[in-house]
Amino acid sequence: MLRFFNTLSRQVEEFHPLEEGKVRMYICGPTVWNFAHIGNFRTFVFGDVLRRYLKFKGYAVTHAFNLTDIDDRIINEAAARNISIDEFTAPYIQYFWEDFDALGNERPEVTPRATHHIAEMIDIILKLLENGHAYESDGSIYYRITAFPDYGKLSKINFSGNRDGGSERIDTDKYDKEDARDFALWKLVGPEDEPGWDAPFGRGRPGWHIECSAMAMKYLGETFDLHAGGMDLQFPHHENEIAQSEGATGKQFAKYWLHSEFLKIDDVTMSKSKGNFFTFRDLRDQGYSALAIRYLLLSVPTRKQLNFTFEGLQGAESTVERLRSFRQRITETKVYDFGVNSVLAERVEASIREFTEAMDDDFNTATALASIHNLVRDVNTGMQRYGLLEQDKELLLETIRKFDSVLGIFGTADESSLDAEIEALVEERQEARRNRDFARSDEIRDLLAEKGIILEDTKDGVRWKRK
RNA sequence: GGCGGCGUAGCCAAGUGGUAAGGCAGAGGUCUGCAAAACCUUUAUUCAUCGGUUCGAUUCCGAUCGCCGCCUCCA
Repeated sequence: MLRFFNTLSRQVEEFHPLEEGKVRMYICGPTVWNFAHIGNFRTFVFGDVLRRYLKFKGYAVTHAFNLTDIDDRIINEAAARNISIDEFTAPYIQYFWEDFDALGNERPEVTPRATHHIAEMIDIILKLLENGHAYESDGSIYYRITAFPDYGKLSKINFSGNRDGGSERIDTDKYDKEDARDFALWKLVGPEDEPGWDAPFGRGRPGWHIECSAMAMKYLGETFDLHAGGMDLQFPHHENEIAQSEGATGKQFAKYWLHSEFLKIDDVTMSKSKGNFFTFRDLRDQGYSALAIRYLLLSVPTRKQLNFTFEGLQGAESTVERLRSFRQRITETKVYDFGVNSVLAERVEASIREFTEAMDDDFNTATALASIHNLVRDVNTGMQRYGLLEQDKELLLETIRKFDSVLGIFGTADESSLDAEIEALVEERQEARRNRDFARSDEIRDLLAEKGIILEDTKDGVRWKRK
C-alpha cells in the first residue's frame, strides 16, 4: 500500500487515484533560461522515479511537465536581440532535454510550453473576473485573495504573523491592489511592448503563476491526482495555482502534493542567488558520471535536505560502478547446470519485498537502495561459494531490470564486443600468462589500460570493462 | 516576530519506544604470478546538550545550543 506525506494535508496518506488504475501528475519544470542547477534536477529526477514507481505499481501514468518560457529575463533578452521567444529559448530547451536525458530520466508524456497556452490562461482569468475572484486595477488584473478563504492551505502560512502586518492598511499608491497579498494574473503592457498578448481585458502579459493552472487543467483535467515540485515553489507559486484553479472551477485542483527538499552545499541551500550552485554540466565537465550524479540525488529521500559534497559524489561513483560490475558479473558468469536455487529465489523475493515496502513508505529511496546493496552482497557471497544455476542467472538479471525500471542507476549494459585489435592483445596476454611470461603480460595489461580497458582475471577467464 | 525542517560514526546518511540500515573512505584477511574485482572480519556502549514520562528513549514531552528554509520582493 503506497503511503506518502501529502503536503496539502500535512499527514501521511494512502494513495488512491481519482480514477482506478490511472494517475495524472504534474510537475513544474524549469525556466528555460540558462542551465538548471543540480538542486533543480533533484526535483526532476525524483519526479521521474515517482512516475516510474507508479508505473511499476501498475498504474497508467500521464505526466505533464511544463517548460516556463515567460519570464522577464527571457522577454528582455529576446527583445534585446530582436528575436522571438521561441528562437531565444530553443537552444536552452535543447540543452535542458540533453541534461534531462543524460541523467537517465524518461520523458514525461506531455511537455507543454507557457507561451503556447496564452488562450487557456485568458479563459481562466475571464472566469475569475466573472465570479469575483479577480479584479481590474489600472489595466492589470489581480487575484482577490479575500474571495478565496482557503488561501494558505498548502503552505500553512499565517499571514497575521508576518513582519509587515497583514492587517495594516495597504499603501494603495504602491500596490494598486485591494490587499497586499493579491497577485497579478495579467499585467498591462503598452502597444509598443513586445511581446504582449491581446486579451478581452487588454493587451498584456500573464502573471507568474497562471500558466501552470492553465496547462495542468488542460492536459490533466480540472481535478487531477498529483502535483509535485521543489520546496521553493510551495509558496507562493503552488499556493497561487490552487487559488486560481479552484477559484475558477470551484473544484479541488490537485489531490496530493509532494515537495522535494533543497540540496545544500556546505550546509547552505544551493541556489542561483547565492551563487553556490553547480549545474549538471559543471559536474560532467569535472569528470563525474551522470549515473553517479543520479545515484547521489536519489541516495537521500526527497523529503529531506541533501548535503552535497564531492566526497559523496566520488563515493556514488564507486557505488554505481560496483552495481554495474555486479550485473556484468552475473551476465558473464558461466553456468554449470540447469535448475534454480530455492534459497536464492527466496532471497530475491525478500529483496523485492523490502524494496517495494521502502518505496511505498513515502518513497524512501535510501532504504530501497539498501535493499539492493544487501542483495548484491548476499548474491556475491553465494555465487563465489556455489556458482549460479541457469535459472538463477535469469532471475537475477530480471530482478535488476525490475529495480532499475524504477531507479535507473545501473545504466545501459556494456557491449561485450571487443574490437579485433584489443581481442588479439587479450589473447596474446593469456598466452604470455600461460608461459609465465608475466613481464609481457603486465605490459599488455598496461597497454590496454591506456586504451581504457580494465582487465580482471577470474576463474572463468578474463573479464574486461571500459573505464 | 510568524510558520516549517534539521542536528546519528572520517564523509553521505536510513531508522525505530526495546537497545543503531546502507553507501563511500580506513584497517586486517581470503583469492591472485602480481594486480583488479569480489567476499569475509573490523570501524558509533551510542544517536547536539540538559531534564521529564516510561520497566526501558536515539525514538515521546519540555528546555537549551547550533544549523537550514519560507513569510504577500526575487516563480
